[in-house]
Amino acid sequence: MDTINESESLAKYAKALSHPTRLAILKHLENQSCCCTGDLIELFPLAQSTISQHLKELKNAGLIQGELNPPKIKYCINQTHWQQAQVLFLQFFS
Amino acid sequence: MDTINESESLAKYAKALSHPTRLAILKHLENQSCCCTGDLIELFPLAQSTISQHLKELKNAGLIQGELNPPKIKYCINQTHWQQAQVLFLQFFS
DNA sequence: ATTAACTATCGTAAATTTACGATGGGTAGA
DNA sequence: TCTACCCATCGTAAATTTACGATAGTTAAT
Repeated sequence: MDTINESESLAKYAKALSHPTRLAILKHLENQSCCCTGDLIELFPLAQSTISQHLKELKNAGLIQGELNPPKIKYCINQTHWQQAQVLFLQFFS
Repeated sequence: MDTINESESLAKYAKALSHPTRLAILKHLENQSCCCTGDLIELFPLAQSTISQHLKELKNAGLIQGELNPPKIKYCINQTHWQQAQVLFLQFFS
């Protein structure tokens, strides 16, 4: 990956991490390994649609992935992109 | 620092890093150790006021500091907060 | 005192983000 | 098929972000 794309990727990951609720969701996923939207609704004083929106942004950034687990949807960390983000932040602060 | 403040601090730092221009400014400061606004204006295809605005956000986030070096203003990385950010990101991805 | 150089701030417009309620879509079981 | 449950998406409003040009402020030298 060239420098420009690295910079854009890093900015994209940073943006995903730039909201406390999204940080909390990710931290929860780190502990629980996975969870569904309903679990998060009980954790945060936010509307269901708002949680869903944050999940969508995390998914768009590539940091999480969701799979069907009827009638629920199971979200977990996308290890590939997670590790890529880790490397990029590490490099940046090196 | 308790968990809540750590989360807010991390979100604040992530927000500062969430724009490619600000990432580039920081990377430039890492290489040059310091620079002034004018140097950056030549590096980016952006208006002077826009650069100044990005510098202000980086300063508000605590990642850089500026000192008078008349007739210029010399910006450099705020090592204390920089290292704190580094630790917080490291912890987060641990 | 004036001027020149450098940079912050103001005012503003367009785009994006964040939040909500309401609606819609999909699946499992009755 | 119908219902209940879970969740995404739509529509929307308020707040924030990003960009610009224009203006104001600060310092050094004339």
